Amino acid sequence: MGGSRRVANDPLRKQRILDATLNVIAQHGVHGTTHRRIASEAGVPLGSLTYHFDSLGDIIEQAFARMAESMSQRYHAALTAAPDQPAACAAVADLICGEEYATPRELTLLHEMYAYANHNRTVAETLRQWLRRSRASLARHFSERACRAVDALIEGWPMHQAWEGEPLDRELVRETITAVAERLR
Amino acid sequence: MGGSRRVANDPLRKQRILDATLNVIAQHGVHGTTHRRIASEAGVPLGSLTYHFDSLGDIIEQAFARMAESMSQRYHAALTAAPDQPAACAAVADLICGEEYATPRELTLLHEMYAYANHNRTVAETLRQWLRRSRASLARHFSERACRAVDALIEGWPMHQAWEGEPLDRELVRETITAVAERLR
DNA sequence: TCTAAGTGCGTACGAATGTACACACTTTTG
DNA sequence: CAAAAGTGTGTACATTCGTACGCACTTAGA
Repeated sequence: MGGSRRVANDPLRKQRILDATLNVIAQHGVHGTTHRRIASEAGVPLGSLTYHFDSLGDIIEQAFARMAESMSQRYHAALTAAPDQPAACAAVADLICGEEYATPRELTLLHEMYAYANHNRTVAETLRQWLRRSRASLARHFSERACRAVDALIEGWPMHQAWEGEPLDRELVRETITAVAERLR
Repeated sequence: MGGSRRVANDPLRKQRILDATLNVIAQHGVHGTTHRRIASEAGVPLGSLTYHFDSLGDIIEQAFARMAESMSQRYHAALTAAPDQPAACAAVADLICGEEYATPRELTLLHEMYAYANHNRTVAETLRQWLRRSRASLARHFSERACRAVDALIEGWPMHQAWEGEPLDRELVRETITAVAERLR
């Protein structure tokens, strides 16, 4: 029952594997994600995956959890920085239009996560927690009813943008959010 | 160069295979969709798939095309039936909240299609066409700017609903759409 | 220094997958 | 009726997959 007798050689390896997994998913989709591709992307031997993780599903679950955590933090930071509601509206518009949050890679990963969550309880729970947290960040500035509408906009707008060639009209986005926030007090 | 010398025994088989494919995707995700599962679901022999389709990717592409066509028609029908803008707002609210369009099965398939389109040019084009058509249906009742916002709502709202337990508040949805339509003239 | 215990990896293997293809069957043509 | 041509299927095969596991290596205690 003693403590660990030896420290790991590469303590960051697990996280590097998870980051590599997200790269593979972004590039090939979950349906094209395999142990071997992940190992190659991470630059670790194949056996390292089965050593650190129980199964491929386990890897994917933890990778998505890592992504959700990362996005949730950015989301939270952007919203708590806003002093008042107009600033919050602008911040949300930035989230939707900005190049940090809604980058093509993140959007692809988001789609993959939504799709995968429909078939995996663990990822579904991760997703629910994330949505709950982002809703809470939003609630600091908007009414509960407005939160629901704004949430939907944050979800849907970058999605459509990804499939239209042209970039988003930030002013239109901001105006829409303002309209919703004022109407649904 | 004569015409076909013989008629097919089962001319609907191709479509039945595609419907079965959608069932398999809805149940197992694209990552769990295989020739054998599709054949089993459709009640046809394995060889029938390679006979009618070039590859598994080909089957999935055509299945998604079939789904897009079906949804696009319902979408169009719901919107052209509306006589004026308030009715159109209500119709959109019905699309978002209704049990015909945003059923869990359809939503799951939608997620899968969005995710898969990021890695497949053919499905990406199918998706773009569909979005273009739904945008056109919307444009009969809303300004171009309002169309973009309403489109985002249609996309994002059922998505979030799927992960919250409670059903959508139809009146809230209608009010939001109305607010957007009036503000973005 | 010696030993026990945990760390990490190369390799192998059964299972499952996508696909090809030889072979029957059915209908039309001559 | 004979044969040609297209329809449809059962099966086999190469490949790839996830996963297990024996074996080397490294470090902490005696």
